[in-house]
Amino acid sequence: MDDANLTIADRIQARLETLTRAERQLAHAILENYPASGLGPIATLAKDADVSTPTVARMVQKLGFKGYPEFQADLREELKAKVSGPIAKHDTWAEGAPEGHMLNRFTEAVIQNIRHSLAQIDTNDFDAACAQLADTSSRLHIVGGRITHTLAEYLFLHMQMIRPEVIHIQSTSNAWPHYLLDVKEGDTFAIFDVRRYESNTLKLAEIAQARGARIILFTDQWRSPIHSLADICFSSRIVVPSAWDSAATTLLLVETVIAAVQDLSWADTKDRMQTLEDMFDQTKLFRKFI
Amino acid sequence: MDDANLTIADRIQARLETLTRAERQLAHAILENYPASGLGPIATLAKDADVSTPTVARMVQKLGFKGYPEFQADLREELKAKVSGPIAKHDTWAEGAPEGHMLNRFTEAVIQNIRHSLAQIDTNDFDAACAQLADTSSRLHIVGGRITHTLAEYLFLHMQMIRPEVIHIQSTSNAWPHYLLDVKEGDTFAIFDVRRYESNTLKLAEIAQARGARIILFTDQWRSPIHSLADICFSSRIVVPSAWDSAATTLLLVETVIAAVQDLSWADTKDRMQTLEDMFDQTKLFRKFI
DNA sequence: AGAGGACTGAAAGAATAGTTTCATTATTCT
DNA sequence: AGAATAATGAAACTATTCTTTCAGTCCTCT
Repeated sequence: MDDANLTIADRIQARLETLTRAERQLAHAILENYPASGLGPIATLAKDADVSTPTVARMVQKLGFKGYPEFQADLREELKAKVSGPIAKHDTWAEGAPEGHMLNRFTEAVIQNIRHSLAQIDTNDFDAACAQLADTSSRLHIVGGRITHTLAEYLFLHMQMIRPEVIHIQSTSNAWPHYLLDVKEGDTFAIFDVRRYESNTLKLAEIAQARGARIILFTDQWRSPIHSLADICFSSRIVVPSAWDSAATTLLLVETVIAAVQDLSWADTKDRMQTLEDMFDQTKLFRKFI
Repeated sequence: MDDANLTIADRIQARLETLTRAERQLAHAILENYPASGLGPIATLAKDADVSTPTVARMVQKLGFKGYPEFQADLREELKAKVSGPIAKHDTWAEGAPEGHMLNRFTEAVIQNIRHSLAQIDTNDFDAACAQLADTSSRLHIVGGRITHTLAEYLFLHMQMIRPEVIHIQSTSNAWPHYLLDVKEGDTFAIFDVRRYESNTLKLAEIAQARGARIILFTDQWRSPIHSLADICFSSRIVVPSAWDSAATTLLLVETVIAAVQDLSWADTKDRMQTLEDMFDQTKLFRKFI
């Protein structure tokens, strides 16, 4: 075999393009738990990948093996070689890249940020915030700033699918005071404000609170001045080896909130989701297939 | 099984004394190339250890397994767990919350997504993509879809600070063909397309490519059909315990790209950044301190 | 030294795994 | 739109792998 020094994973990656749908599914299943999944019986692997056993048999032949057993034998050889080599060192994330590569440094920093941020979250606060966001008896306003408006919009897009009465306010636009005209006692504001705290957003928060709104704040480890106005405050670490801050941890938090709120409101939103799906079908916005 | 959290190696070690001659031989053979040798057929292992197959069959039963296949299954599980790494291990992220709480389940899923996605990135691709994004001799167009346009915009906002000639195209708007009028040979397109791949975005990519643009694609593990048009393709795992997919891993990737491009272009962008700062000062957009 | 008991492996039998065929379904090309 | 082609999985078939039996061997103890 001429490509003897390539790992099977490499060979699969290289051919990924030329594979068919079922084969690609299979390839992903193999790489997902590499190499463990390839070392089990053919039927198990097929089931994991949700393809038939012949598909597996055919693909390993495509990869240049005489049959599945030979494929496994190669996999075991690889494993043998790997274990005797420098093991344990899993502190690099992108395995091909050197330790000092941006990919590894950045990812490491984000993981640390997640660690620290999550460790400090009060579960009761989290649950309370989700309950409040799920409460359809009051309206929900979502506010972001210059950079954070992308996060705000992400939350908005999802909350809009989950519940009615969701309003996205762009604090970056001069028109934001218009939106505050109709704020009622008990309305909820989800506000994003991180470093380079914006005067506009603070003003907006002050007015909203004065009008009786309850504020859920997403901010950074140093906390936006808005935190003194907020009912509930989530702070994420955002420092990474970059000229800018990272929104990854905050996004993680936002996505978790979305998932939790969705769980809370499932009974009410099932129909809502179905209606949305129907509309998508009618607009042919998406390709029919995964 | 009560010794469920002991590795098989541990269990063999513990019993080493009580084993018979042939079994000890076998034990050493297993531990010699652990776990690879135990994952092959029983006959191979027997031959390696220079014992008979019944000896192997008997010993695995002594170790508490119903048969050799069950022993192998356990070995594979162990391998799986090992590969997913020490950080992943039984760690709860939000310490106050129970293990089954959404905060922990979600975070765990995202960390796994990051791990798997990063492991598959080709560093050369990454570096090449960054170089291309930093190349100011051609224009940069950034395109997102229904949900991903938040990611696209995030990239846009930062690239706009780093370099000139950055254009944000909303594929969700009907006006996108207007933007393609001026595309020139060699322009770069950064396109986001994840599950529920959008027909609009695909069309846009096809036209862009036909006009000579080079495409950098950010997609999910199943890859948007655009990947066949793309020069470079980054795929992230996006599955989380939620009704929706996670953008966190993709955002991490985008932020890393931003950091790397910033590093590449620092000489050119220093002035640009200063100008931006001055403008911020003049607009009094931000509160003065940190 | 010799009997009892445990250990071991050859070989047959049972079970499981892997391969191939073929009809069905999806996709591509005209 | 329809024909041609490719992809896919059910099922039958084949091969391999695992288990068990049983007879021979090695050790231990009297």
